[in-house]
Amino acid sequence: MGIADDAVEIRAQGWRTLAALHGLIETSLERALHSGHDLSVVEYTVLDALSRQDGWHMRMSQLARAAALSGSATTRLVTRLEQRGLLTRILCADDRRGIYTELTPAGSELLAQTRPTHDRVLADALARAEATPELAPLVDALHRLPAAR
Amino acid sequence: MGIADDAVEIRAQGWRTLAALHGLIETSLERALHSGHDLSVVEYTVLDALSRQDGWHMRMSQLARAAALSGSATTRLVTRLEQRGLLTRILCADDRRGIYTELTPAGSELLAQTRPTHDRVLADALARAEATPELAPLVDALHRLPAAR
DNA sequence: GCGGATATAAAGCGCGTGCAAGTATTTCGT
DNA sequence: ACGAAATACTTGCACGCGCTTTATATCCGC
Repeated sequence: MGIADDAVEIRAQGWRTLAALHGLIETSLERALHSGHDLSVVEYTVLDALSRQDGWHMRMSQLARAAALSGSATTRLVTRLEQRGLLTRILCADDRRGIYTELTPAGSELLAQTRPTHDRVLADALARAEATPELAPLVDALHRLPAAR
Repeated sequence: MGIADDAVEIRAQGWRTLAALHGLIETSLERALHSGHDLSVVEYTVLDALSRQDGWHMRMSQLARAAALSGSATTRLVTRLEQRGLLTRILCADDRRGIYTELTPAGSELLAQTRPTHDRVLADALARAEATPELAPLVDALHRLPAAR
C-alpha cells in the first residue's frame, strides 16, 4: 500500500465520519422540530436563511443553494411554506424570471419560537457525538472552525 | 451578546457548514454512482461496510446503524440488494432471531468496480469544496482527522 | 416453563426528493 | 432587430424513506 492509497483511505474515512455525524444531528433535529413545531430541518434551514438576510429577500436559486436542494424541491418547499403563511413570493421587477421570497411576520415568529429548540437539540446531539470515540475528533474540529476563518 | 450566545452561534454555524459539505459530496456521489453503476450512496455504503468486515458478517441492526437508516429502510435495502444477487441473508446459529448479511462474489465484484469511481468523485468533490471559502476549513480539518485519533 | 423483551419481516400510508420535460423571459451573436 | 441559447421556475412521474401496525421467532430472567 503506497502513499496514494493511504490518501484515498483517509478521504473515505473522513467522509464516513462526516456522514455519520451528519446523520446523527439531522435525525435528532428532524424528530424534535417535526414533533414540536411542525417543521422539517430543511424548512427550518430555509426560514433561518431568510431571516439571516435580515429584511432583504432571496431568490429561489439562492435558497436552493443555501439548503442544498434541487430546483424542483425548492419550488415545492417554498409553495408549502407560502401556503402556511410563513413566507411570501415576490415577483421581481428587474428580472421577471426571478422570484424573491421574504419572511412574513408569522414566519419570523415561528422561527423565533423554534430556534431555542433547534439550538438545544443541536447542542445535545453534539454532546452525544463527542462522547462517541469515532465522532469526537470531528466535533472538536467543528468547534474550532470559526477560529480558522 | 454574551459568551453563551456566541457558543450557540458557533454551533449553528458549524452545523450549517457540515450540512453544506455533506450535501455537496452526497449529491456528487449520488449522481456518479447512480448513472455509472446503478447504485445509490446508501447502497454503496452498505456494500462497503460489509466488505470492510472482511469475511465476517453483519447483523441488520448493525447495518442500520452503519448506514444511519431506519429498521424498515434497512429491510427493504437488504431485500433489494439480495434480489440483485449482491448479498445473501444468513440465519445465525447462536442467536436465531438475528440475520447476518454477507457479500456475494457478485457483490464484491460490483463493489470493486465501483470503488474507483467513488474515490475519484469523492476526491473531486473535496477539491471543489476546498476551493470554496466557507467549506475549506472543514475540509482541512477532515484531512487532519486521522492524526487526531 | 412462562411472560416480557428483542430481532426481524411485511405491508400500508403519506411525504419529499430528483430527474426530465415544459413554459416564460432574458441575453447574446450576428 | 431577430432567432437561438441560456436562465429561472414549474409540473408530472416514479421512487425510497420513516413511521406504524401486525406477525413470527427467539432469548432471558425468575
